[in-house]
Amino acid sequence: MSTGPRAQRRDDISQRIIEIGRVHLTERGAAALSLRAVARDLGMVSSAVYRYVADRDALLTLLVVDAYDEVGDLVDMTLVRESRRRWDSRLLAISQTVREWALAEPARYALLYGSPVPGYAAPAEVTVAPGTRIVLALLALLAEGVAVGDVHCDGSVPLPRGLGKDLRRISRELQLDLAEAVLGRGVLFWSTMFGAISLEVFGQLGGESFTEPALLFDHQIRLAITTLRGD
Amino acid sequence: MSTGPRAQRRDDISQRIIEIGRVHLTERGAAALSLRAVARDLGMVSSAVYRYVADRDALLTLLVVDAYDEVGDLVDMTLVRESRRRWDSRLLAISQTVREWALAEPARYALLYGSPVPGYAAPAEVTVAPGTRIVLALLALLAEGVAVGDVHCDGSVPLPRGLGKDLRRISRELQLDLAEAVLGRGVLFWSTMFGAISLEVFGQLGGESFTEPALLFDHQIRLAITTLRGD
DNA sequence: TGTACATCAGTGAACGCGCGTTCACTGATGTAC
DNA sequence: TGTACATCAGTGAACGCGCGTTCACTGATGTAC
Repeated sequence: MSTGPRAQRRDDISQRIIEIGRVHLTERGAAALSLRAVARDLGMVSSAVYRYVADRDALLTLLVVDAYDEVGDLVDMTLVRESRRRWDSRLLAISQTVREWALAEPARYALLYGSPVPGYAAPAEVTVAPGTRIVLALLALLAEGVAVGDVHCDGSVPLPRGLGKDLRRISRELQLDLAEAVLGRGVLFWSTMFGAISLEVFGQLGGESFTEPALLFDHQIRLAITTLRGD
Repeated sequence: MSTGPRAQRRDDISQRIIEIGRVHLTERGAAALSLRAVARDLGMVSSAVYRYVADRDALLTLLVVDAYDEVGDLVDMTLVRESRRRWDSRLLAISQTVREWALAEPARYALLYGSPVPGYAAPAEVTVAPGTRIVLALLALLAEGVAVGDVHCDGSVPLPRGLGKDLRRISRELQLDLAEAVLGRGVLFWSTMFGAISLEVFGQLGGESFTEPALLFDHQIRLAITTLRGD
């Protein structure tokens, strides 16, 4: 970690590469992301980028992590801002945060939660930690709901044995200490939240049907939170 | 609609183009779909394909419709097969059908419900009808649930005025005659179903966490159906 | 039934484009003594 | 403080690739009389 002027400049340019990559992602999508185009915008010859980035896939990985961290940070900021409110209000608030980010950055949302980029697989070592921030935040709020007695353990729908085992293991691995049924409903909430966002961002809602899509989203989240409580 | 040997051959080749397109979609994804590659597999020179298809976007549109119709047909077959069962069992059954198709054909699922293909917009005239078959099937089952008294009108979560208006209009346009609150829960179910499928197909579930993802999916759908009933 | 003409499918060459990646190189910046 | 050497950023040419689309053309198949 030297920090001389050379290292400084190196960091600057690495940063600019990510920023340019962001723009290209937004304008053309992940499949069209190209090192040559980035080099052009950088004002360098195409081969020069290889001093900063091993290859095209490495750039994609940088952008994946960058995007995960951007939403992750926004969610954390929302949690801080709303820290005095109850768990369910905060759950609605972070859902709105994710949705708003997704609508503002559809291509980057697509990179994270849409179709995988053909021929590219995000390396788990680098990608899992930033990629799980949101679920973990969500499950932490759920645990809080349990703690204050809003969320109940048993549900009307029984868990099949194999699923209960998985849920118990996951709860243990994440050190969450959530009852299986509750964690199951947490996953359901997660599906609903990203389903609602994806349908809207990816255009399945059909342009003019809903004049105020934010209202629809909030309503869905409220209903989902009701289900989350159990009974 | 002549049907001489020339027209026959023409139809055959058009069909083969779609089949080859399907394979390419599966192997490389929509962004990499190319007329030249299709021509190669067809055993023709690249310019020859233009006798059958106006341009690359037209081929994509054919494949979008083809995929929508394939799932749509599978869903219809499921509905016929399960026609003696209650609405909620049939709803679970068609959800499973969609999920299974999505897992078997991830790239085609992605074309329909994943990130939009950059630079391509599916023409509504051709695409809306096949694209709405599944939602319509789902809402028809929901209407049946209302008819038999399983689904109740008012929910615990009040509808904001603007949303209620939209839902009434949509209900009218689709000649569904569903109460706003019920239609709202129908949209929620839709979000959940596609959210659960997308998280699984697009790899967000994280490889080894769930040993039997089908159990997780069924559980989520069952919970979602409970919510759908309303109280 | 036979011939003349029109239609149509497929060819092959060409245009101009962008891509990822490698490699030997220059010249500036840093470092060690 | 000054010099010799090592490191490093960026160059430019090149490799080989694939793409969409146009256009004038040939030769086979169909149609009208």
